[in-house]
Amino acid sequence: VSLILSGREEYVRQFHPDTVEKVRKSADRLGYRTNLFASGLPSKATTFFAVVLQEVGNREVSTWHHWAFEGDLLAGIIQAASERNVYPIVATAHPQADEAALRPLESIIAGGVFGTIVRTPGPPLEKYLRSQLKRGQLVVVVFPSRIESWPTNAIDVDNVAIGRLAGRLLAHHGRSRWGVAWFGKKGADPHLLRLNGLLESAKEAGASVEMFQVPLGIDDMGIREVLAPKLAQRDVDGLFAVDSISSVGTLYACLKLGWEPGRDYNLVGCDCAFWEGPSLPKITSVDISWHETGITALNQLCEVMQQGESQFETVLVQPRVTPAATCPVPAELAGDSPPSVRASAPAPTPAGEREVV
Amino acid sequence: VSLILSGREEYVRQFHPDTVEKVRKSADRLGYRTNLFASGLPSKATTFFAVVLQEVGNREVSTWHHWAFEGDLLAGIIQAASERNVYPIVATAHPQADEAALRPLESIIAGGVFGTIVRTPGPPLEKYLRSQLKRGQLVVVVFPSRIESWPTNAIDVDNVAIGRLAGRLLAHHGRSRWGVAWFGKKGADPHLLRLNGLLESAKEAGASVEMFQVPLGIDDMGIREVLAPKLAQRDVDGLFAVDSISSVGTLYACLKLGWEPGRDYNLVGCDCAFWEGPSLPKITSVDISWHETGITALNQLCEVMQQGESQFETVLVQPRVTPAATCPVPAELAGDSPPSVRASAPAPTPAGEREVV
DNA sequence: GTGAAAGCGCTAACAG
DNA sequence: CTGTTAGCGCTTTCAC
Repeated sequence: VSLILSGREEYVRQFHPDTVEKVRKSADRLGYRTNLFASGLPSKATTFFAVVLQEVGNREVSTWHHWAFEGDLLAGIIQAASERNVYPIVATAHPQADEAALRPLESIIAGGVFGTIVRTPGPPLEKYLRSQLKRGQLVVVVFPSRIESWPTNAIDVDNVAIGRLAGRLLAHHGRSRWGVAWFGKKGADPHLLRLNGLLESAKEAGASVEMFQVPLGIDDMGIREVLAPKLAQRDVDGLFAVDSISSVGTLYACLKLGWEPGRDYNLVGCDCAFWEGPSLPKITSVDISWHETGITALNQLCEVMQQGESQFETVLVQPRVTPAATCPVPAELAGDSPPSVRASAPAPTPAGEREVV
Repeated sequence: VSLILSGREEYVRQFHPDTVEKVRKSADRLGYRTNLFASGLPSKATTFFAVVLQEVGNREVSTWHHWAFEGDLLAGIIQAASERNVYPIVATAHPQADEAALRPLESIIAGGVFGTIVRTPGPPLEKYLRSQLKRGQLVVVVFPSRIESWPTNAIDVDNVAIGRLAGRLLAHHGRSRWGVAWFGKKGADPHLLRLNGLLESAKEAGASVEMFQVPLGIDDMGIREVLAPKLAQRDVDGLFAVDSISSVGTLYACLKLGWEPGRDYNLVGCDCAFWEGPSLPKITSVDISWHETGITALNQLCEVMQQGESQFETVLVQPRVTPAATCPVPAELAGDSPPSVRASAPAPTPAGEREVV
């Protein structure tokens, strides 16, 4: 019965068709389903993996936005997982969770799953993950807080490519005097990488780049107030912003000055593809695709597992551009590129994938 | 070893303290963790349950909003689950998924979990769930599309209470001529229930209720255009809206007329606690707490499981009011909604999209 | 073609 | 106090 219901041709072939028929009939007459937990035991586990998402306080506005992204990541993971017949056990961890609070997590990470996908672990969890890695446990870190410390086993966005792409968009519109709202040297690492990307394509395009200092921790309206007077005095025609808040703030500043997008300037922002204000132009945005990141993480996890490894070279996911009013996007730079243009492409799927039962 | 590591006092007591010590020491020296999948086998499964979330197309704005809610529900489930030491296996199902597409889902629902939480199943999935229920499988339906058909085993929001609460808020401000943007008889069922709740408290407060017809499927700006002229002709001082779009649309209409909230009118909306427009007043909103719904669903699941039952009477979760500018909320009405309502406005987070990775 | 049996890692009951 | 053992539901190998 086991062999027949496994569905694998090599086995089923060995039985008399009548027997096969009979077994299958009664199986679904009885509503039989194989117990996934038991089935993983004999052969080593390959069915369940763990996903650790980031937990944030409840009942705040930020919670709400938070899940919009986190959920998109999870959706990507789930989608890819369903294609491979593996199932996620989902948990959350607070970034500041201490060792004690991590105990339940450890139960599941080391409790029989074939691997774990973790989104931006805090330091204690990161430490635990490394110890597991050393034990040969399979771990994939998504968006580690310090990418330098994860040369292997991580998935991150290609921040340099974000800035580079933004620059190319501005260049395409003939903009040559670029400006960036900048949080100063204390700006987070990814911001710096994005800026570097922009500088790269500025050089390529022969454009100048001017940085407009704005205070850290300010909101979009605040940025407007700080930025508008600075912009008014300078002669810039292309604008870039390294994150969603400064993207919106920069747009507000331009609106305040009465500048018209497309005519007076072009603006490319980051991570604000879904932002919209009533009767305001939408912002052309270069974004991380959390969904695609999820897919990549899961695929990486499964492939490494199938090869019996527990390490893989860190993968950078390419950004996507969402065209909008502030900077029209030519077809050749449009967001369809990602799958083909990857920094370090994951190995093409090996032939003997995995029999889908 | 098994007995000692189980940690149960009744067992551990029986061993010599030295032995206990020795066993524990070597266990964590070896980094031993019990295999959760194997441990569930002997005694019947009580560790893993399934969660089926609603799947929507990728890469749309709606996806983004979608996960904000879906994720909040999941977060509630996970939070409650971690307190009970049970773990969710998360899957998604498209509302229109047909029988074939449901096959993988069935593997997990009937594959050894102790129960399943499903959010708004489509008809084919609903049919399958009923068959499982009949088999004694534990199923909890969250937000069923037709609550009448789930007298047992469902968790839903108390829509009547939403309208009632909104009415009391208007009454508290001495408003007596109420108006509602109404999508007509074709308005979805929950809308009708909310309206009934409002009518209930209108009777209580001796207020009149006028319905302003707006076309179905219109957006917030559209509602403004339709509603403003109607409002201009009528003498209403209290406004209610049954969903987020009409809440925002109603606010826009009032703004267009130059009405000032608190002086000329009060507005209570629904499901728009997190909405904000630049320099616009925020809307006092009566909301479903998805997070709390998640907690309730999980608790219900576990309690029914522990009692060895597979049925329970459908639970209605009480709404929460989020106070804002359009209708200040008195303490006694804030406390009205169970269990512990935060009568404080949600933090004015700097439109914080997400923390920088 | 088909039946039997040895585990997978664990729990829980049962002898001592 | 400690050791042994019979399963849990399944996979997979090995006889016949």
